[in-house]
Amino acid sequence: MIFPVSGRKVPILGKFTEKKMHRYRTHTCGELRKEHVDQTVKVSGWINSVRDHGGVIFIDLRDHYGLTQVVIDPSRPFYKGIEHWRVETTICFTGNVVARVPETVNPKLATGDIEIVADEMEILGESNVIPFLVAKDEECNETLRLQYRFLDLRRQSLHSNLILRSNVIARMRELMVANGFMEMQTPILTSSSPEGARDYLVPSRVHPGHFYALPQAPQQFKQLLMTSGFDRYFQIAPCFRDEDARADRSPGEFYQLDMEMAFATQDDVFEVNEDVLHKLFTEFSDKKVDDLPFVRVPFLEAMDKYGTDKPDLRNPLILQDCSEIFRDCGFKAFAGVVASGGVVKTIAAKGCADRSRKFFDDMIVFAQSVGAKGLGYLRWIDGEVQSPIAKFLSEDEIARLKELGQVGDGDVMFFIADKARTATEIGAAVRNELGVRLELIADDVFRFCWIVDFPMYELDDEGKVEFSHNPFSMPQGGMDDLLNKDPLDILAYQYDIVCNGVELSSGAVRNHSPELMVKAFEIAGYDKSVVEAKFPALYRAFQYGAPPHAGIAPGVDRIVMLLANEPNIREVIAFPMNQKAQDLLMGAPGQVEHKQLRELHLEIKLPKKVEQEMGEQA
RNA sequence: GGGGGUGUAGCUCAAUUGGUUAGAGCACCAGCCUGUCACGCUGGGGGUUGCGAGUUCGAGUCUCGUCACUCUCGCCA
Repeated sequence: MIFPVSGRKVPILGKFTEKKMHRYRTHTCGELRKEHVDQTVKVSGWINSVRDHGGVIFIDLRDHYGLTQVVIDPSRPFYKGIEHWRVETTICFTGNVVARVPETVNPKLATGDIEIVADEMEILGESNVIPFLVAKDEECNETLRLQYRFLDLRRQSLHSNLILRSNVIARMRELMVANGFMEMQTPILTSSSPEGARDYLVPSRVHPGHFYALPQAPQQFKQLLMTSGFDRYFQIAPCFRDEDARADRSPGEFYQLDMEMAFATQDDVFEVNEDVLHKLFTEFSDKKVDDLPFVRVPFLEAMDKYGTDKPDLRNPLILQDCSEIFRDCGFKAFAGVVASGGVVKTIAAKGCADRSRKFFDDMIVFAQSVGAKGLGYLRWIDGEVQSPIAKFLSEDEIARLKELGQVGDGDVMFFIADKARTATEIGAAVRNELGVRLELIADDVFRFCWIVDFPMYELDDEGKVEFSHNPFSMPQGGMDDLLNKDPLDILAYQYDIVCNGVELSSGAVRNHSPELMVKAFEIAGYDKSVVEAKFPALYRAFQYGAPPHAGIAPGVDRIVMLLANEPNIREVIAFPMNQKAQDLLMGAPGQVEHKQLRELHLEIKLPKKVEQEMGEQA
């Protein structure tokens, strides 16, 4: 579309240049300028707006490329030819391009120097009264938008988001090819993967009782391509996962810039991705992008300082541990937590001591809403420490806190006391909330970081050792670590790339050794037969000379979402599903004919509740 | 499955402490208007306040249930 969107560079539009007299158009609605004056032209598009002066009628005609004003004089035969000049009707005009007199030039339009005086008119497709305004990007009921997605997509905001998406993907391909990658396709109908999210299943007609699964990612295929000697693979890969929606997670399907590199180290993967991401974010946004190389933060440090493995580095606040200072203090609530093995985390926030009582009360309410028992704080005002808990603390304890937080007059320290894991989670949430409420988060920058050195294993709820990420990752110390280290201390060559607190992707150096694979699974409680049964292709392929390889798969939708400055991923997807994974336009998922079920050897057994409801309807 | 928010005209929203016939802008319909560009002016139609109960003399407003949308926890190798 023609309109610049603030905070984003104007997308580059494709060129349409048809100059011969054509059935529908000689020019687009974004194309005509002063140099076209006196030419006879034909344009087609949608009626964006109508200004009927009783005599002369002005119509703004809109297409993909822009807006052009068409003038209809009362003397024209078609002046009264149609009953309504209804917006969103598609229509074709033939006429002369004339220069507008200086007073009537419209500087807001690229075509504002000229207008077309219509000689002929043809209605191409009449529009009913539209359910919401297309010409105006105002908030609108989400259900309605999804039901009339074809109209929603005509609107400036969505339309330009999808142009941006197309341009970003085109550039991705260029950059990947320039980095020596080749694009390949992998199957959509494949086998169910044993771990990960829930699969979408497709029943087989030929093999009763057997199912295909849609790939959650082309993970195993790309590793197989590495063993097949393709050196650098990429794909704009559709991924299907049956998981519940979030603002940054569309249900059902999404796209990854999937890539894998043979004979590659972690640093090789970082180098390629830094090149691609830095160029994409620099070229498609006006925001400042971190210089290369991006910061690398070990997982444990990230958890320690930010309480999360996807920190928003725009937020300058950090968590600090101050358990020892409170261990023997007079504030029994905190001392008690430390005595029972918990921790006290603090966040030092500068310059907010003069905030209102309501600010601090609201922060406590927020902390409680994310599971905190409370939120302590100390305020330094006019050389005094003010706080409900100050009277329980000695001067020495307060001095040590002041030293830890590097705070002084006008500053505040917040405290969260809980079991380590809970305090970390709450700390992360409080850190974010403080960042927002204190307006510490710059909105004109993209801050990237790599999170590295993820643990290979973690304990599940029942205290059993399990893979903490994917089982294909290479343990950092190889067989030596697997044999000799406490599993929970083993690190993996596993990494995430994070931008402004959004996890763009996980990746890893893969475990390409059958022996290491068997041992790694053994530690997680699976014997060799499980590896053979669950990953037959990879396990077999790795017996025949597998190259060391590594990869990653940044989320395309999330990248575009960040570039488009959209808070919701639906705004960068042409036909998204709603939160309940329904396509309201196409009516998916839907019921199918009995014949289809019979062919697939399927019978439907509904949950009791659904069965009752359907009975009531019938 | 759990928690929060929202639900009033086709759309976006308003409606004081529970109190008259639920209003406005846009859209729609009719009329007027020859230089507007979100044209303007006059008039009109359009509402089971998501749905169902309850409290009350009286409910858009309070309570409970339910449905829808959304954010979120769980889930997401």
